[in-house]
Amino acid sequence: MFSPVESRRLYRQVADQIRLMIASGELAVGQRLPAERDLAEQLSVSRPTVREALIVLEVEGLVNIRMGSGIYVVRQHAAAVTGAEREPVEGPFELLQARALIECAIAEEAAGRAKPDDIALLDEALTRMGGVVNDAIAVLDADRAFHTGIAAIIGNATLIRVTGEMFDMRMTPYFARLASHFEGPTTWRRALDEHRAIRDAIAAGDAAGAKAAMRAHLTMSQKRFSESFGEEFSGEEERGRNKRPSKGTTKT
Amino acid sequence: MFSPVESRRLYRQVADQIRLMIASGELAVGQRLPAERDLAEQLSVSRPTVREALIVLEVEGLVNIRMGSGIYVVRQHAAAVTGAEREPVEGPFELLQARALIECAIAEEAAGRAKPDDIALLDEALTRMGGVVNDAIAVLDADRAFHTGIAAIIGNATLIRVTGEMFDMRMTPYFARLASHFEGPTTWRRALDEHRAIRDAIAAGDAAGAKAAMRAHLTMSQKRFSESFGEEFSGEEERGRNKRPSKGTTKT
DNA sequence: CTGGTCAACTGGCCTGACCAATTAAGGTAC
DNA sequence: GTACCTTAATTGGTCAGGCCAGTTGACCAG
Repeated sequence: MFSPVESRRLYRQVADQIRLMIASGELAVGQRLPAERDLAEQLSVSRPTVREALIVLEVEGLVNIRMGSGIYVVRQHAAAVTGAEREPVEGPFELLQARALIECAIAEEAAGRAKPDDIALLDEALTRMGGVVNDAIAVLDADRAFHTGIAAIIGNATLIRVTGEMFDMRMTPYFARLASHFEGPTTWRRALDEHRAIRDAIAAGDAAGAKAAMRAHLTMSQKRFSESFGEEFSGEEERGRNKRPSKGTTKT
Repeated sequence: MFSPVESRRLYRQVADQIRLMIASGELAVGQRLPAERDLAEQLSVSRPTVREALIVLEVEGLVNIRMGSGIYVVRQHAAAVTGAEREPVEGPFELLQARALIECAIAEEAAGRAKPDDIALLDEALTRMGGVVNDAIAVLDADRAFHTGIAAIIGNATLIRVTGEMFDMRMTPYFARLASHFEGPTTWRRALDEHRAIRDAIAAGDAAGAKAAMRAHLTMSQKRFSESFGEEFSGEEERGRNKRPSKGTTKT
């Protein structure tokens, strides 16, 4: 609560600055950036630092680095404020609401297309999940496999990716710490039952039923979430700052 | 077709290798990686290369770098195969199919919630779009604003972000080159008409109509896309490799 | 047992250098 | 004059070695 201190690493500051110049249009899309050596001089930092900043921007998809040629602006929308940078992200409830909307539509569509092989894949995830409700990490993995498995029925890689990405957002430090309070064998078993209902509706080709079951599942998930520690949200301010990660605390 | 050669940049190969070790569980979540100097020695590369690879993984959110302490595995799912790395990504048709599914659901939901202010925002995007159909960049921006604007009606930041991200995927070099073949004032005007239909349905609170209009829009978009150069897909093999970008070709 | 000091790591950053890919200018053969 | 080849300048990719600053845990004084 005292001093933010923060002292961001230099290459991140450089990345931020260049990103800003791109966003403001000062560096137009398609334009070539100054050479690394020039950038280093203009910014008064060393070339390795500039390189590291540019790699950040490249991973974010903002620039395209071409050996021997130069560095080009690809697009200006930050779009994917990716990875670690996405810490100040939407809250858990917002995420669950979004998942409800999207995954319901996916479940609805999947119900009309599911083939025996697809159902077998879902079943595999379900049995696996049932066997590891006591393993916090493994059960999450099975949970994820089930949700992406439904998207896989449609056979669209983008849908699989988006579903997985939204699921993984619960892995952020902030979310993870909250989750540890209410996730346990009991709640996982309840979630598993809801999964089974979804699976059955899809297997039966019942689109409306699958949609409803998915909605019920995510609504219940949200409810479990809020009931267990709704009060924590009032005193929450320092979000994902998990200092002193208290390593040995697995399960108590 | 000859030699893959590939010659991927070294730091990417290193990043891939470490990512693999994380995905396979060889490096468990929470575990500390060897020091940069040790990694460099084990991998027979220099420390700057290792650093660049680690920065990639940090931006992707897989590891957490803590100064003076070490590098820790945060999660194992690649999740966001972000930015430039997503080049070998889903194809345009797959993307449009995913957008249809998701944005239809969003439009449907938005129709039931839209307030006058929201409609005004959409109208702003529409008029702006109408005024810049000749500016390839500006019109894209207005297009984007319309689609994210619909998501904004629901008031869920995650939905806005996901919608924007999927839209931005057309900015990848591969997609952009294809798009330049068929995007023009004429097609943009048609897209604008379809936008208006969506806007009207939402403004009228017609959920089913909004869903249908959105589906029609994205289906037409897909059709425009395939008709203009469907044949290109047969001879397409080298995807986003855009050699010789033919800089001056804007509009012809 | 508490508190402070100190030394050993570890990441952050820098200098300077060389290699490889790209690109364009210039030269040569036709 | 044109087409092709050669060549040199430019630019990113990688390396080596070094110093600084933050972190951590062991050790020691109180």
